[in-house]
Amino acid sequence: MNAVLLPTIALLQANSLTNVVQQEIERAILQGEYAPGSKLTEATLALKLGVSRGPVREAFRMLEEAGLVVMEKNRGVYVRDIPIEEAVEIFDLRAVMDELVGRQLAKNITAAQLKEIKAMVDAMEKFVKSEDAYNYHLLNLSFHDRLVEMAGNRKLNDIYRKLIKELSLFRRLNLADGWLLPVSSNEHRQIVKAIASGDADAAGKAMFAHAQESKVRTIDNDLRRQARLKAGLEIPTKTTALNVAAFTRPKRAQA
Amino acid sequence: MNAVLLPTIALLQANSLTNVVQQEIERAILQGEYAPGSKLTEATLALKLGVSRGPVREAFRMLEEAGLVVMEKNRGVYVRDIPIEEAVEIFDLRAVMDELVGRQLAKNITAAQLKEIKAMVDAMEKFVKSEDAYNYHLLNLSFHDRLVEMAGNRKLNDIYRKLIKELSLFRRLNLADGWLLPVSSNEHRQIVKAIASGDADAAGKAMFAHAQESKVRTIDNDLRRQARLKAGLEIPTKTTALNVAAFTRPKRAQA
DNA sequence: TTTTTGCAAATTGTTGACAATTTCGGGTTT
DNA sequence: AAACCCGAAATTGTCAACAATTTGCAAAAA
Repeated sequence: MNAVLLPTIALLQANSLTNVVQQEIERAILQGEYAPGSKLTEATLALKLGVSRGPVREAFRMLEEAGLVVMEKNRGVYVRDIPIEEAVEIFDLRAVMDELVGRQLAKNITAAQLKEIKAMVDAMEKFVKSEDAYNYHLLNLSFHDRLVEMAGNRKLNDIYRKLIKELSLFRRLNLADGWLLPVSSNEHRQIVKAIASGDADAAGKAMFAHAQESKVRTIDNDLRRQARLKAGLEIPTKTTALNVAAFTRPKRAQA
Repeated sequence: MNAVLLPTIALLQANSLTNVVQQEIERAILQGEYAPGSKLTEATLALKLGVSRGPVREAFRMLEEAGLVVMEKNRGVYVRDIPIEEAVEIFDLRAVMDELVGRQLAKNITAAQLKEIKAMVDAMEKFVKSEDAYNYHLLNLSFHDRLVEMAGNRKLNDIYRKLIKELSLFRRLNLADGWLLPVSSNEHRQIVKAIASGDADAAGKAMFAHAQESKVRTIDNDLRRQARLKAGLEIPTKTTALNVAAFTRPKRAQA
Protein backbone atom coordinates (compact mmCIF):
# COMPACT_ATOMS: atom_id res chain seq x y z
CA MET A 1 0.00 0.00 0.00
CA ASN A 2 1.03 3.55 -0.62
CA ALA A 3 1.90 5.40 2.56
CA VAL A 4 1.13 8.77 1.03
CA LEU A 5 -2.05 7.91 -0.79
CA LEU A 6 -3.98 6.64 2.20
CA PRO A 7 -4.24 9.93 4.09
CA THR A 8 -4.97 11.63 0.77
CA ILE A 9 -7.89 9.32 0.19
CA ALA A 10 -9.18 9.88 3.70
CA LEU A 11 -8.90 13.61 3.13
CA LEU A 12 -10.89 13.52 -0.06
CA GLN A 13 -13.54 11.36 1.51
CA ALA A 14 -14.07 13.82 4.33
CA ASN A 15 -13.68 17.06 2.37
CA SER A 16 -15.84 17.95 -0.56
CA LEU A 17 -14.40 20.24 -3.18
CA THR A 18 -16.47 23.03 -1.71
CA ASN A 19 -14.79 22.64 1.66
CA VAL A 20 -11.31 22.65 0.16
CA VAL A 21 -12.14 25.73 -1.88
CA GLN A 22 -13.66 27.46 1.14
CA GLN A 23 -10.58 26.82 3.25
CA GLU A 24 -8.24 27.95 0.52
CA ILE A 25 -10.07 31.22 -0.12
CA GLU A 26 -10.34 31.85 3.60
CA ARG A 27 -6.63 31.25 4.05
CA ALA A 28 -5.83 33.61 1.22
CA ILE A 29 -8.09 36.32 2.62
CA LEU A 30 -6.73 36.03 6.16
CA GLN A 31 -3.16 36.10 4.93
CA GLY A 32 -3.87 39.27 3.05
CA GLU A 33 -3.51 37.87 -0.46
CA TYR A 34 -6.86 39.46 -1.21
CA ALA A 35 -7.12 42.84 0.45
CA PRO A 36 -10.38 44.07 2.01
CA GLY A 37 -12.57 45.63 -0.68
CA SER A 38 -11.01 43.64 -3.50
CA LYS A 39 -13.19 41.63 -5.80
CA LEU A 40 -13.26 37.86 -6.03
CA THR A 41 -14.27 36.66 -9.47
CA GLU A 42 -15.90 33.23 -9.65
CA ALA A 43 -14.42 32.14 -12.95
CA THR A 44 -10.93 33.32 -12.08
CA LEU A 45 -10.89 31.48 -8.78
CA ALA A 46 -12.42 28.38 -10.31
CA LEU A 47 -9.71 28.33 -12.95
CA LYS A 48 -6.97 28.93 -10.42
CA LEU A 49 -8.17 26.10 -8.18
CA GLY A 50 -8.96 23.78 -11.05
CA VAL A 51 -12.66 23.34 -10.26
CA SER A 52 -15.91 24.52 -11.78
CA ARG A 53 -17.85 27.54 -10.57
CA GLY A 54 -20.34 25.52 -8.53
CA PRO A 55 -18.07 24.69 -5.57
CA VAL A 56 -16.69 28.24 -5.65
CA ARG A 57 -20.17 29.70 -5.34
CA GLU A 58 -20.98 27.37 -2.44
CA ALA A 59 -17.74 28.37 -0.74
CA PHE A 60 -18.70 32.03 -1.23
CA ARG A 61 -21.97 31.42 0.57
CA MET A 62 -20.14 29.95 3.54
CA LEU A 63 -17.67 32.83 3.63
CA GLU A 64 -20.53 35.30 3.40
CA GLU A 65 -22.28 33.74 6.38
CA ALA A 66 -18.96 33.85 8.23
CA GLY A 67 -18.72 37.56 7.54
CA LEU A 68 -15.52 37.44 5.50
CA VAL A 69 -17.03 38.49 2.17
CA VAL A 70 -20.11 40.28 0.91
CA MET A 71 -22.08 39.08 -2.09
CA GLU A 72 -23.85 41.76 -4.09
CA LYS A 73 -26.42 40.35 -6.42
CA ASN A 74 -25.34 40.42 -10.06
CA ARG A 75 -22.30 42.44 -9.11
CA GLY A 76 -19.96 40.00 -7.47
CA VAL A 77 -18.20 39.04 -4.27
CA TYR A 78 -15.93 41.39 -2.33
CA VAL A 79 -13.62 40.84 0.61
CA ARG A 80 -15.26 42.60 3.49
CA ASP A 81 -13.76 45.75 4.89
CA ILE A 82 -14.46 46.07 8.60
CA PRO A 83 -15.04 49.70 9.60
CA ILE A 84 -13.69 50.99 12.89
CA GLU A 85 -17.19 51.06 14.39
CA GLU A 86 -17.61 47.36 13.84
CA ALA A 87 -14.13 46.63 15.16
CA VAL A 88 -15.07 48.42 18.36
CA GLU A 89 -18.24 46.36 18.63
CA ILE A 90 -16.21 43.19 18.25
CA PHE A 91 -13.80 44.31 20.94
CA ASP A 92 -16.66 44.95 23.36
CA LEU A 93 -18.07 41.54 22.64
CA ARG A 94 -14.69 39.93 23.03
CA ALA A 95 -14.21 41.64 26.35
CA VAL A 96 -17.21 39.93 27.96
CA MET A 97 -16.30 36.63 26.35
CA ASP A 98 -12.77 36.92 27.69
CA GLU A 99 -14.17 37.74 31.10
CA LEU A 100 -16.10 34.48 30.99
CA VAL A 101 -12.95 32.68 29.89
CA GLY A 102 -11.02 34.09 32.83
CA ARG A 103 -13.68 33.04 35.31
CA GLN A 104 -13.89 29.53 33.93
CA LEU A 105 -10.13 29.07 33.89
CA ALA A 106 -9.69 30.32 37.46
CA LYS A 107 -12.10 27.59 38.51
CA ASN A 108 -11.08 24.72 36.26
CA ILE A 109 -7.57 25.06 34.94
CA THR A 110 -5.20 22.13 35.42
CA ALA A 111 -1.58 22.30 36.54
CA ALA A 112 -0.36 21.27 33.10
CA GLN A 113 -2.44 23.93 31.40
CA LEU A 114 -1.23 26.58 33.80
CA LYS A 115 2.33 25.60 33.03
CA GLU A 116 1.62 25.88 29.33
CA ILE A 117 0.23 29.39 29.41
CA LYS A 118 2.99 30.53 31.77
CA ALA A 119 5.51 29.35 29.18
CA MET A 120 3.70 31.34 26.51
CA VAL A 121 3.84 34.50 28.60
CA ASP A 122 7.54 33.93 29.21
CA ALA A 123 8.15 33.55 25.51
CA MET A 124 6.23 36.72 24.77
CA GLU A 125 8.31 38.58 27.30
CA LYS A 126 11.40 37.57 25.38
CA PHE A 127 9.92 38.99 22.21
CA VAL A 128 9.26 42.23 24.05
CA LYS A 129 12.90 42.42 25.08
CA SER A 130 14.10 41.71 21.54
CA GLU A 131 11.48 44.18 20.27
CA ASP A 132 10.11 41.55 17.89
CA ALA A 133 6.60 42.93 17.46
CA TYR A 134 5.67 40.51 14.71
CA ASN A 135 6.37 37.31 16.61
CA TYR A 136 4.88 38.85 19.72
CA HIS A 137 1.71 39.45 17.75
CA LEU A 138 1.57 35.86 16.51
CA LEU A 139 2.17 34.36 19.92
CA ASN A 140 -0.32 36.73 21.45
CA LEU A 141 -2.98 35.40 19.10
CA SER A 142 -2.12 31.81 20.02
CA PHE A 143 -2.14 32.71 23.69
CA HIS A 144 -5.67 34.05 23.65
CA ASP A 145 -6.84 31.29 21.35
CA ARG A 146 -5.46 28.72 23.74
CA LEU A 147 -7.06 30.37 26.75
CA VAL A 148 -10.47 30.28 25.11
CA GLU A 149 -9.92 26.69 24.11
CA MET A 150 -9.03 25.74 27.67
CA ALA A 151 -12.21 27.34 28.96
CA GLY A 152 -13.99 24.31 27.54
CA ASN A 153 -16.98 25.98 25.94
CA ARG A 154 -17.02 24.95 22.29
CA LYS A 155 -19.64 27.44 21.21
CA LEU A 156 -17.68 30.23 22.84
CA ASN A 157 -14.57 28.97 21.10
CA ASP A 158 -16.24 28.89 17.68
CA ILE A 159 -17.65 32.37 17.93
CA TYR A 160 -14.46 33.77 19.38
CA ARG A 161 -12.47 32.46 16.43
CA LYS A 162 -14.94 33.86 13.96
CA LEU A 163 -14.66 37.26 15.60
CA ILE A 164 -10.87 37.15 15.46
CA LYS A 165 -11.01 36.33 11.78
CA GLU A 166 -13.31 39.23 11.06
CA LEU A 167 -11.15 41.50 13.15
CA SER A 168 -8.15 40.61 11.03
CA LEU A 169 -9.96 42.25 8.12
CA PHE A 170 -9.80 45.52 9.99
CA ARG A 171 -6.68 46.73 8.23
CA ARG A 172 -5.90 49.63 10.42
CA LEU A 173 -5.04 47.16 13.14
CA ASN A 174 -1.57 48.43 13.85
CA LEU A 175 0.97 45.81 14.84
CA ALA A 176 3.79 48.25 14.98
CA ASP A 177 2.86 49.92 18.24
CA GLY A 178 6.04 48.49 19.66
CA TRP A 179 6.34 50.78 22.62
CA LEU A 180 3.11 49.40 24.11
CA LEU A 181 4.22 45.79 24.09
CA PRO A 182 5.53 45.93 27.66
CA VAL A 183 2.11 47.09 28.87
CA SER A 184 0.33 44.29 27.07
CA SER A 185 2.83 41.76 28.34
CA ASN A 186 2.38 42.98 31.87
CA GLU A 187 -1.35 42.50 31.60
CA HIS A 188 -0.73 38.92 30.51
CA ARG A 189 1.27 38.29 33.68
CA GLN A 190 -1.56 39.63 35.78
CA ILE A 191 -4.05 37.43 33.96
CA VAL A 192 -2.04 34.30 34.57
CA LYS A 193 -1.48 35.26 38.18
CA ALA A 194 -5.21 35.78 38.78
CA ILE A 195 -6.05 32.48 37.08
CA ALA A 196 -3.41 30.64 39.12
CA SER A 197 -4.81 32.08 42.34
CA GLY A 198 -8.20 30.57 41.53
CA ASP A 199 -9.93 33.90 42.04
CA ALA A 200 -12.67 33.87 39.42
CA ASP A 201 -13.64 37.51 39.85
CA ALA A 202 -10.05 38.73 39.61
CA ALA A 203 -9.29 36.56 36.59
CA GLY A 204 -12.46 37.71 34.85
CA LYS A 205 -11.69 41.33 35.55
CA ALA A 206 -8.09 40.99 34.38
CA MET A 207 -9.20 39.46 31.10
CA PHE A 208 -11.91 42.06 30.61
CA ALA A 209 -9.54 44.91 31.31
CA HIS A 210 -6.96 43.51 28.92
CA ALA A 211 -9.51 43.32 26.12
CA GLN A 212 -10.66 46.85 26.81
CA GLU A 213 -7.07 48.03 26.67
CA SER A 214 -6.66 46.45 23.25
CA LYS A 215 -9.77 48.25 22.14
CA VAL A 216 -8.55 51.63 23.36
CA ARG A 217 -5.17 51.09 21.73
CA THR A 218 -6.84 50.20 18.45
CA ILE A 219 -9.05 53.28 18.54
CA ASP A 220 -6.06 55.47 19.31
CA ASN A 221 -4.15 53.99 16.43
CA ASP A 222 -7.07 54.57 14.12
CA LEU A 223 -7.51 58.19 15.16
CA ARG A 224 -3.82 58.85 14.59
CA ARG A 225 -3.97 57.09 11.28
CA GLN A 226 -6.98 59.03 10.10
CA ALA A 227 -5.39 62.29 11.17
CA ARG A 228 -2.26 61.42 9.25
CA LEU A 229 -4.33 60.49 6.21
CA LYS A 230 -6.27 63.71 6.32
CA ALA A 231 -3.13 65.80 6.68
CA GLY A 232 -1.60 63.97 3.74
CA LEU A 233 -4.62 64.47 1.54
CA GLU A 234 -4.81 68.19 2.03
CA ILE A 235 -1.46 68.92 0.47
CA PRO A 236 -1.92 67.79 -3.15
CA THR A 237 -4.05 70.10 -5.29
CA LYS A 238 -3.98 67.88 -8.34
CA THR A 239 -5.49 64.41 -8.40
CA THR A 240 -2.83 61.93 -7.41
CA ALA A 241 -2.52 58.35 -8.55
CA LEU A 242 -3.88 57.21 -5.22
CA ASN A 243 -6.97 59.31 -5.56
CA VAL A 244 -7.61 58.11 -9.07
CA ALA A 245 -7.57 54.58 -7.76
CA ALA A 246 -10.12 55.58 -5.17
CA PHE A 247 -12.49 56.93 -7.79
CA THR A 248 -12.03 54.06 -10.21
CA ARG A 249 -12.96 51.61 -7.45
CA PRO A 250 -16.32 49.82 -7.82
CA LYS A 251 -19.10 52.19 -6.77
CA ARG A 252 -21.04 50.17 -4.25
CA ALA A 253 -18.92 48.24 -1.79
CA GLN A 254 -19.43 47.19 1.84
CA ALA A 255 -22.97 46.22 2.82
CA MET B 1 -46.40 53.85 -12.65
CA ASN B 2 -47.60 50.71 -10.98
CA ALA B 3 -47.73 51.01 -7.21
CA VAL B 4 -47.49 47.26 -6.71
CA LEU B 5 -44.84 46.41 -9.23
CA LEU B 6 -42.17 48.73 -7.94
CA PRO B 7 -41.63 47.03 -4.57
CA THR B 8 -41.82 43.68 -6.30
CA ILE B 9 -39.05 44.68 -8.66
CA ALA B 10 -36.96 45.97 -5.79
CA LEU B 11 -37.53 42.69 -3.98
CA LEU B 12 -36.38 40.61 -6.90
CA GLN B 13 -33.37 42.79 -7.44
CA ALA B 14 -32.23 42.39 -3.86
CA ASN B 15 -33.04 38.71 -3.36
CA SER B 16 -31.43 35.97 -5.36
CA LEU B 17 -33.17 32.63 -5.54
CA THR B 18 -30.63 31.30 -3.07
CA ASN B 19 -31.61 33.89 -0.49
CA VAL B 20 -35.30 33.19 -0.86
CA VAL B 21 -34.69 29.47 -0.56
CA GLN B 22 -32.45 29.97 2.47
CA GLN B 23 -35.07 32.05 4.24
CA GLU B 24 -37.82 29.61 3.46
CA ILE B 25 -35.92 26.57 4.69
CA GLU B 26 -34.83 28.45 7.80
CA ARG B 27 -38.40 29.47 8.51
CA ALA B 28 -39.59 25.90 8.09
CA ILE B 29 -36.90 24.56 10.40
CA LEU B 30 -37.50 27.14 13.11
CA GLN B 31 -41.24 26.60 12.98
CA GLY B 32 -40.71 22.91 13.46
CA GLU B 33 -41.88 21.76 10.05
CA TYR B 34 -38.65 19.82 9.82
CA ALA B 35 -37.79 18.29 13.17
CA PRO B 36 -34.21 18.08 14.43
CA GLY B 37 -32.51 15.02 13.00
CA SER B 38 -34.77 14.83 9.97
CA LYS B 39 -33.28 14.73 6.52
CA LEU B 40 -33.54 17.47 3.92
CA THR B 41 -33.37 16.12 0.39
CA GLU B 42 -32.07 18.49 -2.27
CA ALA B 43 -34.28 17.33 -5.11
CA THR B 44 -37.41 17.25 -2.99
CA LEU B 45 -36.90 20.77 -1.71
CA ALA B 46 -35.95 22.04 -5.15
CA LEU B 47 -39.14 20.59 -6.59
CA LYS B 48 -41.24 21.96 -3.75
CA LEU B 49 -39.83 25.47 -4.16
CA GLY B 50 -39.82 25.35 -7.94
CA VAL B 51 -36.09 25.89 -8.41
CA SER B 52 -33.13 23.77 -9.45
CA ARG B 53 -30.77 22.10 -7.01
CA GLY B 54 -28.07 24.74 -7.30
CA PRO B 55 -29.72 27.43 -5.19
CA VAL B 56 -30.84 24.79 -2.69
CA ARG B 57 -27.28 23.62 -2.23
CA GLU B 58 -26.06 27.18 -1.75
CA ALA B 59 -28.79 27.76 0.83
CA PHE B 60 -27.68 24.58 2.61
CA ARG B 61 -24.16 25.95 2.87
CA MET B 62 -25.45 29.10 4.51
CA LEU B 63 -27.61 27.15 6.93
CA GLU B 64 -24.68 24.89 7.74
CA GLU B 65 -22.48 27.86 8.58
CA ALA B 66 -25.31 29.21 10.71
CA GLY B 67 -25.41 25.94 12.63
CA LEU B 68 -28.96 24.97 11.71
CA VAL B 69 -28.10 21.93 9.60
CA VAL B 70 -25.22 19.52 9.19
CA MET B 71 -24.03 18.38 5.79
CA GLU B 72 -22.52 14.91 5.65
CA LYS B 73 -20.61 14.28 2.49
CA ASN B 74 -22.40 11.98 0.08
CA ARG B 75 -25.03 11.31 2.71
CA GLY B 76 -27.15 14.40 2.82
CA VAL B 77 -28.28 17.30 4.95
CA TYR B 78 -29.90 16.92 8.35
CA VAL B 79 -31.58 19.40 10.64
CA ARG B 80 -29.25 19.76 13.58
CA ASP B 81 -30.18 18.37 16.96
CA ILE B 82 -28.69 20.44 19.74
CA PRO B 83 -27.62 18.27 22.69
CA ILE B 84 -28.15 19.50 26.23
CA GLU B 85 -24.42 20.13 26.65
CA GLU B 86 -24.41 22.58 23.78
CA ALA B 87 -27.57 24.24 25.02
CA VAL B 88 -25.84 24.84 28.33
CA GLU B 89 -22.86 26.34 26.55
CA ILE B 90 -25.16 28.68 24.67
CA PHE B 91 -26.87 29.73 27.88
CA ASP B 92 -23.52 30.56 29.48
CA LEU B 93 -22.56 32.62 26.47
CA ARG B 94 -25.90 34.35 26.43
CA ALA B 95 -25.53 35.21 30.08
CA VAL B 96 -22.41 37.31 29.55
CA MET B 97 -23.89 38.87 26.43
CA ASP B 98 -27.03 39.78 28.35
CA GLU B 99 -24.87 41.24 31.09
CA LEU B 100 -23.27 43.51 28.52
CA VAL B 101 -26.70 44.44 27.22
CA GLY B 102 -27.86 45.39 30.70
CA ARG B 103 -24.83 47.56 31.31
CA GLN B 104 -25.18 49.34 27.98
CA LEU B 105 -28.88 49.97 28.46
CA ALA B 106 -28.45 51.34 31.97
CA LYS B 107 -26.09 53.90 30.50
CA ASN B 108 -27.78 54.73 27.22
CA ILE B 109 -31.46 53.91 27.19
CA THR B 110 -33.88 56.66 26.17
CA ALA B 111 -37.15 57.51 27.87
CA ALA B 112 -39.14 56.20 24.92
CA GLN B 113 -37.29 52.92 24.93
CA LEU B 114 -37.76 52.52 28.65
CA LYS B 115 -41.46 53.08 28.22
CA GLU B 116 -41.53 50.43 25.50
CA ILE B 117 -39.90 47.69 27.52
CA LYS B 118 -42.00 48.54 30.58
CA ALA B 119 -45.09 47.99 28.45
CA MET B 120 -43.75 44.61 27.37
CA VAL B 121 -43.19 43.55 30.96
CA ASP B 122 -46.71 44.67 31.84
CA ALA B 123 -48.13 42.64 28.99
CA MET B 124 -46.17 39.59 30.06
CA GLU B 125 -47.52 39.95 33.56
CA LYS B 126 -51.01 39.75 32.16
CA PHE B 127 -50.14 36.49 30.40
CA VAL B 128 -48.87 35.16 33.70
CA LYS B 129 -52.19 35.97 35.35
CA SER B 130 -54.14 34.34 32.53
CA GLU B 131 -51.69 31.42 32.62
CA ASP B 132 -51.06 31.80 28.90
CA ALA B 133 -47.62 30.18 28.71
CA TYR B 134 -47.48 30.21 24.92
CA ASN B 135 -48.01 33.92 24.44
CA TYR B 136 -45.77 34.62 27.41
CA HIS B 137 -43.04 32.65 25.67
CA LEU B 138 -43.45 34.58 22.42
CA LEU B 139 -43.43 37.96 24.10
CA ASN B 140 -40.49 36.92 26.24
CA LEU B 141 -38.51 36.21 23.09
CA SER B 142 -39.43 39.62 21.66
CA PHE B 143 -38.56 41.29 24.94
CA HIS B 144 -35.02 39.95 25.02
CA ASP B 145 -34.56 40.49 21.32
CA ARG B 146 -35.61 44.10 21.71
CA LEU B 147 -33.29 44.65 24.67
CA VAL B 148 -30.32 43.38 22.68
CA GLU B 149 -31.33 45.54 19.75
CA MET B 150 -31.52 48.61 21.96
CA ALA B 151 -28.02 47.96 23.27
CA GLY B 152 -26.82 49.23 19.91
CA ASN B 153 -24.12 46.69 19.18
CA ARG B 154 -24.92 45.14 15.80
CA LYS B 155 -22.42 42.34 16.06
CA LEU B 156 -23.77 41.40 19.46
CA ASN B 157 -27.26 41.49 18.02
CA ASP B 158 -26.36 39.25 15.08
CA ILE B 159 -24.67 36.63 17.20
CA TYR B 160 -27.37 36.73 19.84
CA ARG B 161 -30.02 36.00 17.25
CA LYS B 162 -28.03 33.16 15.80
CA LEU B 163 -27.70 31.63 19.24
CA ILE B 164 -31.43 31.93 19.86
CA LYS B 165 -32.13 30.19 16.58
CA GLU B 166 -29.81 27.34 17.42
CA LEU B 167 -31.30 27.10 20.88
CA SER B 168 -34.74 26.67 19.37
CA LEU B 169 -33.45 23.41 17.89
CA PHE B 170 -32.97 22.11 21.40
CA ARG B 171 -36.24 20.24 21.51
CA ARG B 172 -36.35 19.54 25.20
CA LEU B 173 -36.85 23.23 25.78
CA ASN B 174 -39.98 22.99 27.82
CA LEU B 175 -42.44 25.83 27.42
CA ALA B 176 -44.97 24.29 29.73
CA ASP B 177 -43.24 25.05 33.00
CA GLY B 178 -46.15 27.31 33.78
CA TRP B 179 -45.66 27.47 37.51
CA LEU B 180 -42.31 29.22 37.04
CA LEU B 181 -43.65 32.04 34.93
CA PRO B 182 -44.18 34.34 37.94
CA VAL B 183 -40.51 33.95 38.86
CA SER B 184 -39.36 34.81 35.36
CA SER B 185 -41.71 37.76 35.20
CA ASN B 186 -40.42 39.04 38.50
CA GLU B 187 -36.88 38.95 37.20
CA HIS B 188 -38.00 41.04 34.25
CA ARG B 189 -39.33 43.70 36.61
CA GLN B 190 -36.01 43.79 38.41
CA ILE B 191 -34.14 44.11 35.13
CA VAL B 192 -36.23 47.06 34.01
CA LYS B 193 -35.91 48.69 37.40
CA ALA B 194 -32.12 48.38 37.38
CA ILE B 195 -31.91 49.74 33.85
CA ALA B 196 -34.18 52.65 34.72
CA SER B 197 -32.02 53.52 37.73
CA GLY B 198 -29.00 53.88 35.45
CA ASP B 199 -26.97 51.52 37.61
CA ALA B 200 -24.86 49.63 35.07
CA ASP B 201 -23.56 47.05 37.50
CA ALA B 202 -27.00 46.27 38.88
CA ALA B 203 -28.55 46.03 35.42
CA GLY B 204 -25.75 43.80 34.20
CA LYS B 205 -26.07 41.52 37.20
CA ALA B 206 -29.86 41.34 36.88
CA MET B 207 -29.57 40.32 33.23
CA PHE B 208 -26.85 37.81 33.98
CA ALA B 209 -28.79 36.25 36.82
CA HIS B 210 -31.91 36.00 34.69
CA ALA B 211 -30.04 34.17 31.96
CA GLN B 212 -28.49 31.80 34.49
CA GLU B 213 -31.95 31.09 35.90
CA SER B 214 -33.19 30.14 32.43
CA LYS B 215 -30.24 27.81 32.14
CA VAL B 216 -30.92 26.11 35.44
CA ARG B 217 -34.61 25.75 34.62
CA THR B 218 -33.73 24.19 31.27
CA ILE B 219 -31.32 21.72 32.84
CA ASP B 220 -33.91 20.78 35.43
CA ASN B 221 -36.49 20.20 32.75
CA ASP B 222 -34.08 18.06 30.81
CA LEU B 223 -33.16 15.93 33.80
CA ARG B 224 -36.81 15.35 34.59
CA ARG B 225 -37.50 14.56 30.97
CA GLN B 226 -34.69 12.08 30.72
CA ALA B 227 -35.75 10.40 33.94
CA ARG B 228 -39.28 10.09 32.63
CA LEU B 229 -37.98 8.69 29.34
CA LYS B 230 -35.82 6.13 31.07
CA ALA B 231 -38.64 5.04 33.34
CA GLY B 232 -40.91 4.68 30.33
CA LEU B 233 -38.42 2.62 28.38
CA GLU B 234 -37.87 0.08 31.11
CA ILE B 235 -41.45 -1.15 31.11
CA PRO B 236 -41.84 -2.58 27.59
CA THR B 237 -40.07 -5.89 26.99
CA LYS B 238 -40.95 -6.15 23.32
CA THR B 239 -39.76 -3.70 20.68
CA THR B 240 -42.28 -0.90 20.38
CA ALA B 241 -43.11 1.09 17.31
CA LEU B 242 -41.12 3.98 18.68
CA ASN B 243 -38.06 1.86 19.13
CA VAL B 244 -38.28 0.46 15.65
CA ALA B 245 -38.29 4.00 14.33
CA ALA B 246 -35.17 4.67 16.33
CA PHE B 247 -33.36 1.76 14.73
CA THR B 248 -34.50 2.50 11.20
CA ARG B 249 -33.15 6.05 11.54
CA PRO B 250 -30.03 6.91 9.45
CA LYS B 251 -26.99 5.53 11.23
CA ARG B 252 -24.71 8.52 11.47
CA ALA B 253 -26.41 11.70 12.56
CA GLN B 254 -25.27 14.82 14.47
CA ALA B 255 -21.69 15.94 13.86
C1' DT C 1 -15.95 69.72 -22.40
C1' DT C 2 -19.64 67.07 -20.31
C1' DT C 3 -23.40 64.04 -20.58
C1' DT C 4 -25.97 60.53 -22.79
C1' DT C 5 -26.74 56.53 -25.66
C1' DG C 6 -26.03 52.08 -27.40
C1' DC C 7 -23.68 48.11 -28.32
C1' DA C 8 -19.96 44.25 -27.10
C1' DA C 9 -17.58 41.92 -23.56
C1' DA C 10 -17.36 40.20 -19.08
C1' DT C 11 -19.57 38.38 -15.17
C1' DT C 12 -23.12 36.43 -12.48
C1' DG C 13 -27.60 33.47 -11.92
C1' DT C 14 -29.78 29.30 -12.96
C1' DT C 15 -30.45 25.11 -15.00
C1' DG C 16 -30.05 20.26 -16.65
C1' DA C 17 -26.90 16.45 -17.45
C1' DC C 18 -23.57 13.15 -16.07
C1' DA C 19 -20.43 10.82 -12.65
C1' DA C 20 -19.75 8.99 -8.02
C1' DT C 21 -21.56 7.32 -3.83
C1' DT C 22 -24.84 5.58 -0.78
C1' DT C 23 -29.11 3.18 0.25
C1' DC C 24 -32.30 -0.48 -0.16
C1' DG C 25 -34.04 -4.82 -1.31
C1' DG C 26 -33.93 -9.80 -2.57
C1' DG C 27 -31.47 -13.83 -2.63
C1' DT C 28 -27.77 -16.68 -0.94
C1' DT C 29 -24.92 -18.66 2.45
C1' DT C 30 -23.73 -19.78 7.15
C1' DA D 1 -33.00 -16.94 11.93
C1' DA D 2 -28.71 -13.95 11.17
C1' DA D 3 -25.02 -12.36 8.45
C1' DC D 4 -23.36 -11.54 3.94
C1' DC D 5 -23.35 -10.32 -0.98
C1' DC D 6 -24.78 -7.96 -5.04
C1' DG D 7 -27.34 -5.30 -8.32
C1' DA D 8 -31.02 -1.52 -9.02
C1' DA D 9 -32.70 2.77 -7.44
C1' DA D 10 -32.13 6.97 -5.16
C1' DT D 11 -29.26 10.69 -3.86
C1' DT D 12 -25.36 13.64 -3.83
C1' DG D 13 -21.09 15.89 -6.18
C1' DT D 14 -19.41 18.20 -10.06
C1' DC D 15 -19.51 20.24 -14.35
C1' DA D 16 -20.64 22.79 -18.63
C1' DA D 17 -24.06 25.39 -21.16
C1' DC D 18 -27.39 28.95 -21.46
C1' DA D 19 -29.93 33.17 -19.78
C1' DA D 20 -29.86 37.57 -17.40
C1' DT D 21 -27.40 41.44 -15.73
C1' DT D 22 -23.75 44.57 -15.28
C1' DT D 23 -19.64 46.85 -16.97
C1' DG D 24 -16.64 49.16 -20.28
C1' DC D 25 -16.07 52.00 -24.01
C1' DA D 26 -16.70 54.49 -28.11
C1' DA D 27 -19.73 57.41 -30.63
C1' DA D 28 -23.37 60.85 -30.60
C1' DA D 29 -25.75 64.66 -28.49
C1' DA D 30 -26.03 68.60 -25.38
